Amino acid sequence: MPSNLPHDHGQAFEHAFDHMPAVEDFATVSDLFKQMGDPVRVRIFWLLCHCEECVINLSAMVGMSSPAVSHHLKQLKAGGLIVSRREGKEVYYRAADTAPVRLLHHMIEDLVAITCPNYGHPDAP
Amino acid sequence: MPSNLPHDHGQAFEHAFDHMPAVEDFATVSDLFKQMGDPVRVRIFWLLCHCEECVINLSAMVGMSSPAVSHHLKQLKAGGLIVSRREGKEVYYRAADTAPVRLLHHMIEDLVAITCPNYGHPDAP
DNA sequence: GATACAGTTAAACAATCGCTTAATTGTTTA
DNA sequence: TAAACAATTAAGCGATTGTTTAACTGTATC
Repeated sequence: MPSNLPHDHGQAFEHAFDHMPAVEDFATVSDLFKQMGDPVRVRIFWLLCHCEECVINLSAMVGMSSPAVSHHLKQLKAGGLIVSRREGKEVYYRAADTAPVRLLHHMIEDLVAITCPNYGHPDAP
Repeated sequence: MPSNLPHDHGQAFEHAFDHMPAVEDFATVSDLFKQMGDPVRVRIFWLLCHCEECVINLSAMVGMSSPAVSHHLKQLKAGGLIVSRREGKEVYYRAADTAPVRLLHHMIEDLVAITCPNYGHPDAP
């Protein structure tokens, strides 16, 4: 593979590409990341990793209309990140119990801790 | 916080929100995820985590025009995920040496391994 | 059954995104 | 200095995205 590149600077680079994922694999991964690429959606997802809630309460928590929240929930559900359960008039959502969900959740917590130095010390000067 | 929600189902949910990140923190995180939300950009990023390359070679690797690749590189650089270095006519890009970059890279590898069962066994039936 | 409440869907719209082509900047070599 | 090559930028475009308002299901209660 490296030989048919336009430029051949003597970069040792062949062995890295032995385990290069396929284009479709990257597409699958980027679809997951895309879900977390919206600031509202990542907040909803985080909330649903920590509790099970109905649409009205979620709307209040993120400060948005229920159609807007419902729209985000639909996407998260289509992506397999959350599940829902109807109880009476209300529909309760929560994070799905899957490996990608756990990974994304953990990733969010780590990224917050790394990129937001004031996290955990809100009263810093 | 939980008490002023529209609905109060007896969900024990207060303690989870003691360490809920701020809205701006989620925005920072979603900006990072957004970078990985494009299938081409995540491929370029992965490549630059494994080798240093010039724009022309990157273009050949992902099968796109150099303006298109340059556009993606600009975004990744603005987000602090990659750095560049000029050497003669060529500009070499590589992943930045930062905690978020390492985290994202590791995350990509993990997600590929989890969501793409054929990964590592390309010759499966 | 009628009403009220919870949630979803639809239509419309502005905003953003990613790519293409074309022009421009920067660097090297003839 | 001129020509060739690498890379970036700009303008234009089609497509996608996120939100709003309004209409529409679904469930429980009166």
